[in-house]
Amino acid sequence: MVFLCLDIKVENIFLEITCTYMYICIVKLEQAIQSTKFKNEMHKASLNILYTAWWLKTQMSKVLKEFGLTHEQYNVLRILKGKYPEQLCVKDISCRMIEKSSNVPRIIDRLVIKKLVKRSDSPTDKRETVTTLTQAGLAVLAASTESVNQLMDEMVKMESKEAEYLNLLLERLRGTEV
Amino acid sequence: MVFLCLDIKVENIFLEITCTYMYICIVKLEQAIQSTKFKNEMHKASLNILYTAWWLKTQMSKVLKEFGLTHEQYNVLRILKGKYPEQLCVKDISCRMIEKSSNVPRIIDRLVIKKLVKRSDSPTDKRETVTTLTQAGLAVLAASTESVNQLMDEMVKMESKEAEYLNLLLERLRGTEV
DNA sequence: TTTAAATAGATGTATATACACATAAATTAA
DNA sequence: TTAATTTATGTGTATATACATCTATTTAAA
Repeated sequence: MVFLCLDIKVENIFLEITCTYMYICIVKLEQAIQSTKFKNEMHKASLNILYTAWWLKTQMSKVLKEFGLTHEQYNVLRILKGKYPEQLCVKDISCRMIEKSSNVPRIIDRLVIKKLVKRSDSPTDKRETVTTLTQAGLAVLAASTESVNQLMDEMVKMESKEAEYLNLLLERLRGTEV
Repeated sequence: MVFLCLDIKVENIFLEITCTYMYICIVKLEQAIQSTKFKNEMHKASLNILYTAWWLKTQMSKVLKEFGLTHEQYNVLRILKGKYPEQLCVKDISCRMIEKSSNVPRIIDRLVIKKLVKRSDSPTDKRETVTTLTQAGLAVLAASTESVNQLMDEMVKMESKEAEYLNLLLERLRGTEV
């Protein structure tokens, strides 16, 4: 496990960030939302997370648009790929969505129209409909994923250990989540 | 400035997080989106940011709903408060929104109907409309902000220095933003 | 000055979010 | 077994996102 050495590595990574870089970075959220007054660091961090999420989505959507996909449609395709060739019911997809309140039946509707997924009645439970990727869906997903990954590599310059610590802090922030 | 001592403090904060806590935290995103396979830590961090942003919005929206406000309407009210009693045009509000693609004219429409803001033609530029908070708007904003702040204090258990480092990492992630 | 270009913002459309509610089927309880 | 409850999903509505387009103004250029 990484527990014992991670603190040291995080510290090292931190030390690699120069003062100049930190200063440039620190003003960035302020520029983005034209605000300098934050109640405290936690309040600022909340706004920073919301803004960064919007920024990530926007960047990704630009790439996905070339494939005629929305961010949410892409998410559904990814989830189906994760279990392919298994057929998933709406509930199984919903609980894996990043945004839990997504209206999955309607997202599937649009993917069916584009012939990227196939939907049929469940053989085991007549209330359910089950969905799976088509060959076209697999192809579009593969191509779009390659573009998205390429974008991520170009866009996000971050050390693996920094990302690891970022993950840790986000989990900590949601620490009281039920 | 904090540059020289921050590394030490971050390390200290890190060391306070026990192994048990880290383990519990590390599995949380995996539970939330029922996925354990991530391309790398950066990819996981992206999903973690998107999920955390959704989680934050959802929690806040629950509180705001008691005041008949959506998250975006609240954002506009906050922006107007930041310059009150100055009147802001649509563009001035748009550029301060967390989500830049928000359709501000229509959000203002809904706030006007609720009599929380007042909109009038700009005296200097006939293309512009300017908006400012009403007394009702100020009151609703004050009450809802108190509830939101209370929620944040209850919900997010995070040291100020941790939040500071989280902010730093988010800025770093967006480092290549134009 | 007259025209061309740029700007502010209103409006239209497809998709998504958030949530309430309806319906059919499965499960549980009596 | 029958009735009550729960579950899966579809559907409806208000709001928001993302983006295109239109109009009235303003600014800049010829």
